[in-house]
Amino acid sequence: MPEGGKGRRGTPPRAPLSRERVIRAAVELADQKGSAALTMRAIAQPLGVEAMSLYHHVAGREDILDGMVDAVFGEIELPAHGTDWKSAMRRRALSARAALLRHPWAIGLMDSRAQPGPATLRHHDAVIGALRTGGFSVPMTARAVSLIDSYLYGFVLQEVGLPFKGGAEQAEAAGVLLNGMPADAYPHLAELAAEHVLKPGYDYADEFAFGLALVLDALHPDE
Amino acid sequence: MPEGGKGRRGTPPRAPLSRERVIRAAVELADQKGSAALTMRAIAQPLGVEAMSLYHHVAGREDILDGMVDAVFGEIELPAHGTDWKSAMRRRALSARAALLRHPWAIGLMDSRAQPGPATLRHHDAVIGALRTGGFSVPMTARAVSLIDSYLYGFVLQEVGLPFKGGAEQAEAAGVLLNGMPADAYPHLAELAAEHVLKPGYDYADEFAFGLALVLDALHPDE
DNA sequence: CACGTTAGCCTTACGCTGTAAGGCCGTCAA
DNA sequence: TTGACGGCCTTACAGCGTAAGGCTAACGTG
Repeated sequence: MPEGGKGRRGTPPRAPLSRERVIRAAVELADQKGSAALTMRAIAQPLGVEAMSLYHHVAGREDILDGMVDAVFGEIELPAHGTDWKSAMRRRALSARAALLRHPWAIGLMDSRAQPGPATLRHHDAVIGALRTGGFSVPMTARAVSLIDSYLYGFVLQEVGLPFKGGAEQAEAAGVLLNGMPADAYPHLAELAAEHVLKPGYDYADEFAFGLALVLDALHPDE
Repeated sequence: MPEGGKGRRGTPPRAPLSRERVIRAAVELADQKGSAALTMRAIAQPLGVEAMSLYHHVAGREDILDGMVDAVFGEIELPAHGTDWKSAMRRRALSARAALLRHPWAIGLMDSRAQPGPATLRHHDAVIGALRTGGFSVPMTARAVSLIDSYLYGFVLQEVGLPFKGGAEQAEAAGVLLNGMPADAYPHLAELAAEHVLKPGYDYADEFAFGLALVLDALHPDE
């Protein structure tokens, strides 16, 4: 019954596994089936391999999750040298949000991953470097990074938690939610929904640019 | 062997379960042992009950997690009527951060919980109400809530993800991390660590007030 | 009193999970 | 030819969430 074990008896060699290939397979699986589907057996199957074989290339499930988060950081565009710090930060934030939305499971993994990988470290180093080059002092850089990243991660955290994707689906979901409520139990929430969020053109994603611009305009180099 | 089933044969009646008691037990368990310890069997044990008995009061594990998140929202101080919107938002943000740090598992649950509970809805309604009363238009309120909450959740997300609690432990952990690195692979990160984060008086938690003040000062009523 | 109903808890069982331990095969070095 | 080794597989185990159904004690009603 190990029909997938064709590489063993008939000797048609199979591309050997590697930590990279395992993590890439896990990322693809999570993208398609969600992070709940990330079992060792499910990760192994598309690789044509049994679950236990993964342990020859990764330390365990936690190690795979670490690698997945690092892979997402690797997709984020690093702040470019030579441009002003504000444009660089904006581009980086937009790129980061795009990566986190491409892999919606990533933000949920971030709070449980303590050891940052090389792509993550390179990413943070580049962000810090862009601010330092832009004239920020060391303490002010720490504040700026904390502020920008907090906003970025928090926004995406809320965004992926929403039970809809935007547009009509959004209006429908919010409408259903409000209909199930006591008529005026949450009047301000109801007002906001009826007069703004449920209106045709509204998309929560647009709020990101507003907050980002506000944050970046409020930050300045020097002390 | 069902020694815990003493309420059945000897008839010393036992306080009956309820959704509230189940969720409270789950919160206490998560506070003490972490969210990974949240198994149905482990939640049931301190209640003197078997795992399956929980299903008479909650719909399943997911329902318990929903209730836990709502319970945390219930601990957050609502913005007071009568004070200016900025003070109200500051107090609310500080209270929310405190609640999320008292229950570090909560932020990690937020991205997977779609259906908000009553305490959560009441909370959001009060926040929106405070801003509306403070003179914010409906669209501006939506932006302000998004911005403040994004910063709040994002900051806490990073804070609980840190592998230390602040103070000496912080310096030690960061030092270990940097020592394991190629000497100058991440020069800006190293500079920030050496000259700022590793210095005695530094505590990442202090950055929260800076960002919060900056965000609140950059927001204004009206369009 | 006796009765049927019901609430509340328990038992058993199933298909999952991550992973420890060890086996087997094909290739390569000597 | 022999031995070692890398790479994958098999088996097994404890623990998971929960479906299905059973038991007991208490209650409403005659």
